[in-house]
Amino acid sequence: MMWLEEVSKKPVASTNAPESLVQVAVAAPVRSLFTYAVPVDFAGKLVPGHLLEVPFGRGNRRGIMIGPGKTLQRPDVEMKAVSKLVEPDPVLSEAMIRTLLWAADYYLTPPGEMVFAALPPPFRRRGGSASQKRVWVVGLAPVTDLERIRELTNRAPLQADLVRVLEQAGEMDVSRLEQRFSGARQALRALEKKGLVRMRRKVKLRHPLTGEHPDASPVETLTADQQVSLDAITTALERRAYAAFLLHGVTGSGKTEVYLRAISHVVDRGQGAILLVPEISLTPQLVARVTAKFKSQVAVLHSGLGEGERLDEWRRLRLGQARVAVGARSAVFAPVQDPGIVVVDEEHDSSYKQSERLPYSGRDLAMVRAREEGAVVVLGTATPSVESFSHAERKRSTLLHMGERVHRRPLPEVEVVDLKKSLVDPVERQQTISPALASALAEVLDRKEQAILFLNRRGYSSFALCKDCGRSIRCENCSVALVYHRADQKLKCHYCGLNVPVPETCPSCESGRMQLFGLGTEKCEEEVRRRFPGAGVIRLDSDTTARRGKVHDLVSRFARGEADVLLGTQMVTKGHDVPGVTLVGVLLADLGLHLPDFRAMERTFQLLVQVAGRAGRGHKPGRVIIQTFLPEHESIVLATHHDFDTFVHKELARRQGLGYPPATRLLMVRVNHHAAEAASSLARQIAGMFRAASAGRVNVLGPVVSPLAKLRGRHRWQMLIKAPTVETLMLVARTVQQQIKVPAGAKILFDVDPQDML
DNA sequence: AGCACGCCGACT
DNA sequence: GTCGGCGTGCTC
Repeated sequence: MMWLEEVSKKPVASTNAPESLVQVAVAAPVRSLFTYAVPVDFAGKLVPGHLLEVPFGRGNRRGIMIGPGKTLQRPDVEMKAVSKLVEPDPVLSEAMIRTLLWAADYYLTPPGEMVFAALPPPFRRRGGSASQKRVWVVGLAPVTDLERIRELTNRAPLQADLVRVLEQAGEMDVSRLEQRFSGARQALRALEKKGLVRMRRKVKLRHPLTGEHPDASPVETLTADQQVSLDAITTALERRAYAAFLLHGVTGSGKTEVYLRAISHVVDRGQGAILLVPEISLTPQLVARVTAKFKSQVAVLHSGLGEGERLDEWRRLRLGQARVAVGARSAVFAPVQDPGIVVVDEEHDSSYKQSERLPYSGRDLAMVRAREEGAVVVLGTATPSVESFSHAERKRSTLLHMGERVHRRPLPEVEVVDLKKSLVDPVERQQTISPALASALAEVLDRKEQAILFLNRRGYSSFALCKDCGRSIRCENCSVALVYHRADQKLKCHYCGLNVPVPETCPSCESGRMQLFGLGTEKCEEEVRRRFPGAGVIRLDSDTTARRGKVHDLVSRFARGEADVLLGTQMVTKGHDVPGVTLVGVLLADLGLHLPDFRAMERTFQLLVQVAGRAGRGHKPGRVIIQTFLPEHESIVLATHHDFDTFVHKELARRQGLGYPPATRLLMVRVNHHAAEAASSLARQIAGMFRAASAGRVNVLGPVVSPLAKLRGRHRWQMLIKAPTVETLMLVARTVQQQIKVPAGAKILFDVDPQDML
C-alpha cells in the first residue's frame, strides 16, 4: 500500500504497529480527521485522548489523538509527523471521545470543533494553559487621518464600516466585531498597518463566585413516590450498565432529594456524577444543597468562571479530587472520572439546546455519554418534553412518576381571568393587573405572605408607535420593534442591544405624536408600586440582573422575606423554592402562543405549570391567577388543571397528524448574509439541492424568510427538512452538506433537532 | 480558522 | 503598469 512505502522511508515508523500512525482531530473547522506519523521520541506512548500539537497547513495546531491511523484520506499528500505531546496524560477518556465523535457526526459539525468544545479554551490555543484571560480590543488611533478614512469608503467598504462603528463605540472587543462583521479581523489588521486603529491585549478580570457552604438540611423520610423512584434508580445503578429514566414529578414532589440520594449512592462506591441544570445562576438553592451534601467533592461549572478558575475545576475533576460536576449544558462534557450517573434537571428546558455556532443538545448528549460510560441517566421534570415522554412510551427509557407533593401539600388552585372582558372597562384597560388579581394580591400582602408575578417581556412598553403614520420605531439591525426602557429613558433592541434615545418626532413622517404601547416588567413594577404603596417589590429580569451574582442576591433577598413581591420574566419560573409564596400571578399567558413555532403550545403549557408550581410550597396552600385573552386555549385550560397526561397525549396526536417530532425528525438550515438578495438566493439554491438529493425521501419546507428576518444586520432565510427517520435525515443532509460551497460573507447553519424556530 | 493564489478595479 | 482588497480552495 502507498502509505506503508511512504512511512517506511521515515525512521520514525518502521513497523506497522498501531502507534506508527495516528488519527487526529485538529482544532480547525474542517470536516475530517487527519493522519500523522508518530516520531520516535514518543513512539508507542500515544493513546486516544492525548493533547497534541501537529503541523497543519502553514503552521501548527492543537489536536487530539483519536485512535490508530490507517491511511491518508488523500494518498497524494505528504505525510507529516506529530510535533509535540502537550500534556503527559490524556485529556479525554475513550468514552468521551466516542461521545464527541458521535456528536460531531450527528450534529453535522467538524470533529475538531466538537472535541475542543469539550475542553477548557486554553487547551485549544498554542502556548498551553494560560491562567489569565486576555482579549484583543481595538480602538481608533489617537491621531486620525481623515483624508485616508475618506479614501477607504470606495476601496474598502468593510474597513470604512469598522471605522464608523469604532467612532461611535470607542474601544471594542475584536471578537464582538467579528460576530457582527465577517472578516473583521483581516480588515482590522489592514487598518492597523495603516495606523488608523490601534489594537492591544487587555486582561479580562475574573469574577469568582463567593461560595456559600451551608449545612446539609436534616434528613427527611422519603414519600412513597420518592422511595419507589429511588429504588428503581438504585437497582439500575447496581447493574453498572446503561439505563435511562424519565422522572416525572409534579412541582414540589421532591425530585432534588431523589437526585441527591442517587448521586450519593454512586459517590459512596467511588464513582462520579454529573448534574445538569438549565441555568446555574438561576438555581442557587439547588447548587447550595449539592454543595452542602458533597462539600469539596463538588465542582461547579459556572458560566461566570474565569478561564483559570474553570481550568482549576476541570483539573480537580480530571484528577478525581472532585467527583460531582454541576453545571449547565456544557457540563455534559465535564471530565468526571467514571461517572455512574448523569442527571438532567428540568429536562424540558429549551436552554439545553445550543442553537448557534455549534448546535448540540446537552440533554441528548447526556444520554449518549451515559450510554458510552455505562452509566444511568435520569431526566427529571414536572413537565416532560413531548420527545422525552414519547421516548419513555416507546420503552427507550423507564417512566417514574411522582404525583404527590411532599407532606401531601396540595397543588395550588388555578383561576383564569379573561382579559377580553377588561377591555370594555376604560379604567381596567389601562391596567395590567386585573381586579381579581389585585384583590388576591392585597389579601396576600395583608397576611404578610409573598407573591410572584410573571410577565414574559422586559422593558416598559413593547413598542413606540406614531399616531399619525402608524409606524413603530424599529431596530436598524434587526427586524423587531424597539422596546422603551424607562430606567434609562432609551429605546432598546432586545436582540442586538442597540440603545438609542427616544426621538422627538417620528423618523418616518416627522410627526411629534409618538405614543408607547404594550407592557413589560418595568411598567408592571411601576403599577404594583403605585397601587400597593406598602409592598416591597423586587424585579427580576435581565436588566436588573446584568451584574454577576445579582440573580443570586435578589432571589435570596426574596427568599429571606425582605420583599413581598417578586416580579419578572422567565427567571421567576425556574427552580426557586420559597415557602412564603402563596400567590402566583401570570400577567399575560398568551405571549408565547403567537410565535410561529410548532412547540408554542408545549412551551406555554410547561411555563404555566412551572410557574404555578412556585406557589404553596410551604405550610399554607397556594393560589394561582392566570390572565389571558385566550381563556379557552387548550394549553392554558390543561395547565390550570395540572393535567399533563391529557396535554401530552393530545399534543402527541397533533404532532403525528402534522408530521412534527417526535413523529418525524427535523433539520433546520438557516442562511444569513448582509445582503437580503444573497441570503434568499443562496437559500433557494440549497433547498434545490435538498430536493434533488432527497428523491422524495424527505420533505423540504421552504425556504422562507426567517420569522426574525434580520438579526444584527444580517438577513436570514431558513428551510425545514422533515424526514421519517434519523437515518434518512442524516443521509440526505450529509449529501447536501458536501455539495455546498459557502460563498464569502454567507453563513450557513445546519441545526439538527432544532428547538428555536425563530 | 488561517493562509496562498489569483483576479480585478483604482491609483501613481 | 502596480498595489491592495477580496473571492476560492486547501490543510494529513
